Amino acid sequence: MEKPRLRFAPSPTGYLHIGGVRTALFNWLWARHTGGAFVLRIEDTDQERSTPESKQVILDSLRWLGIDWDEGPEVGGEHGPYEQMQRLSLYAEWAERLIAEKKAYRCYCTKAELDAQREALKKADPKAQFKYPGTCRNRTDKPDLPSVVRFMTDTAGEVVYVDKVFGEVRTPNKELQDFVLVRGDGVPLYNFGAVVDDITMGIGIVARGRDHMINTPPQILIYQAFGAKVPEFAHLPMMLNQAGAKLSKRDGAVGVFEYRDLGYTPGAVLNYLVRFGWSHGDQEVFSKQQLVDVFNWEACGRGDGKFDPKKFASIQHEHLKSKGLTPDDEYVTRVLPFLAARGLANVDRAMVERALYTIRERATTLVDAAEKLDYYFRDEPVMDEKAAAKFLVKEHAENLRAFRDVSADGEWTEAALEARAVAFLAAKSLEMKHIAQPARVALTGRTASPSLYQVMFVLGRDASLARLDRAVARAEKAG
RNA sequence: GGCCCCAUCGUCUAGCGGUUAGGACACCAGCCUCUCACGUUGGGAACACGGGUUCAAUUCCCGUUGGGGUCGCCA
Repeated sequence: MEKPRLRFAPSPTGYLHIGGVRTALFNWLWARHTGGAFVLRIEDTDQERSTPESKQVILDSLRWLGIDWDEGPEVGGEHGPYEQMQRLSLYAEWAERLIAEKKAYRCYCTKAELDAQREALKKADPKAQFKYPGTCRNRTDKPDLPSVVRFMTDTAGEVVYVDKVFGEVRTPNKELQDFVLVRGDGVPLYNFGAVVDDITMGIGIVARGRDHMINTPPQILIYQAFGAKVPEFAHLPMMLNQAGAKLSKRDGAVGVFEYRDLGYTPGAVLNYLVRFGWSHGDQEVFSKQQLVDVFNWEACGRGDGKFDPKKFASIQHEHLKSKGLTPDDEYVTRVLPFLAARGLANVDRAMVERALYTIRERATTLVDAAEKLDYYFRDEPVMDEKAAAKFLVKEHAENLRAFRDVSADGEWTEAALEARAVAFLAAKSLEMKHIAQPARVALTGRTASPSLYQVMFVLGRDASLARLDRAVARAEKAG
């Protein structure tokens, strides 16, 4: 079987939306699964909205996610250029071919005229559908006026294709019209540019959001007009917000980098997004490599899905919990910037790595992780005064001092610390709960933390004893 | 409104004619426990409705309802 070539073709009109990531991901997964190629193409023909900054954000977002492209901007390839505004002459040439073969024609109707016709029809019959009436279809003159190129759509027949996700889709040609291929200024419209590029770039499978389904029939007509092989199409169900509408900025974070800044990791983002419209039995958690291994179109569903931040967070939690999904080294690298954001720059990498196992099961995001790592990296923990007022008080001072002394008296390992504490408690007929919270507040400045022995071990003897000493002093002074 | 698509717990989903309709998130209760988590046990929670087809429909067909998409010289 021929290795399939797939593509992701975003328009650089803003940040990379997570819906776009899902589309990119499915294409990328299939390319990697099959050993095919993944092409990135920038569709910048909307000159009003496209910006170089957006293009850069999209490239950076994909790189952050680990979705790499075999051909495209900044990596090149034999089918380039990969930005549509650099391919204008190609579109002009291909459009002329269609005109010469009477499969397309120049239309001199102005936008104003068309708008007026649309308005008039709407007034006469609000329910009617405006379609270009074919005014310029048979014009033979060539006035020196601005013109667009329109496709000459045969009103007979129907377009049929078998979607890899939705199955057979049929559209009668009479539902279509003489749509515009190329603007007056020579810049192609989406349907034309995409098809010409997909043909010349050898794209064999086009996977995109279901909102593009409406474009497929006219695109197939263009393929046929060129005598080109029609690719396979796979439309993906929509990702909606919790209200069931299209996901937008109003629904909270939708840009990839917003999630990066929220402390999400690429693997978790991809894991959450892949479950929109795709499943693998009961499995919820996947590594990127597993996804590449098991992804297929057959397991794609058709129903739209609603974005669930809670589930997303839980997937992120799973990824941070598992060393297999987020190895220590990667975890440290990723959490460092978040520690820096808390004023903890230049912390010891090895120390972070040592502390990791104490928070693995507790941290949901990297922001969360940095927060939970905080007290390991300060001379004195940031004290929760409410907690201090409750636990660092006279009534606990004696036990706290005793706990400090017994801890100090021997080997500084988790097991040894625990053994001495247990023996001490037994001798005093005390229970751990009598000293745990004061000690916790002393060591961490807060009422919730990993096991005291773990904290003390990671902190080390000197820092731990210093904190306990200070707490004892404070407790004795307090009421 | 025309055209297109969709329809299993609140959410993501498994199911591909015969199941006590499964899992995950979220929620509730218990256990574990030095706190927080983790883990674990259990619980509530779904086949939109109506017709067919069939010995048998969540599953196949049709309709209804509901939802979504799209109707540009945007992509």
